[in-house]
Amino acid sequence: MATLDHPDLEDLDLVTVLQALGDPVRLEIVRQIAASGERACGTFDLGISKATRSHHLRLLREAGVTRTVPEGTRRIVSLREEDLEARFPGLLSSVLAGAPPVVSR
Amino acid sequence: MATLDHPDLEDLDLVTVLQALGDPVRLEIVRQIAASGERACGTFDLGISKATRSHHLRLLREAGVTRTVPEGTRRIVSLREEDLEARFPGLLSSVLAGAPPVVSR
DNA sequence: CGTCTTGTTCGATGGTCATCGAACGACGTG
DNA sequence: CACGTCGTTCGATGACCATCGAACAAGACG
Repeated sequence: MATLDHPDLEDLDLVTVLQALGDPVRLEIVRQIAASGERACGTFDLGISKATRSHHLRLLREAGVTRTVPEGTRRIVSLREEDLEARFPGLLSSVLAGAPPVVSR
Repeated sequence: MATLDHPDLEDLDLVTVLQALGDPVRLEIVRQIAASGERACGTFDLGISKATRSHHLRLLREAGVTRTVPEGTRRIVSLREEDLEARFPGLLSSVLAGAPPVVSR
């Protein structure tokens, strides 16, 4: 079972992280993960297509914001909270505090 | 002397702020302002043209990250530190802590 | 194996963004 | 007023981004 590529902690780049978070869809993904600890790809309530969801999840993983682990046919996504806190203390918590839940569609 | 438009504190939007900060040029602008408190437009050391500088400064102002005040022929730019702290506590300070100064060109 | 489920990638599309030179506008000064 | 300084806007350009349907890939199961 292959693992997916994730950047090392010291390779996390602030601009890349901010770019990844500076999108309403990706911010909502991060919020929904934070609310439940981890999520399978198919459990996000986003109102976008599977292809677009894959696109955004890949950007979050490549920016180092999330960790994705294959589990059978599913992919489990979690936040790299400790890595992000170590690298940019306070960033993730202040972003999550500032991101209100999206009103249900 | 006309003042420039700035969004009200309660209109500051997290995604817009993150998008504004998620660019190496704009992040460097914010860092240089933070280092000196305020700056005139012409005093930034950025390595880009005047037109591009105006473009980026307008985005930062419209996102509510900076305040721009005309002073004669010059425009003085400062960070809306208190507004940003009130609206997104800890965001600006963690971004500034995570943004190393750009190596001199 | 064949089928189903989950998720990714491809390629296309339309829109957005960062860049700049040239031209313009506002202010200050003599 | 004319000129100089500072900064903005216009329009063009090339690159990038978000979107999706269709096709594909991997794992699980019978």
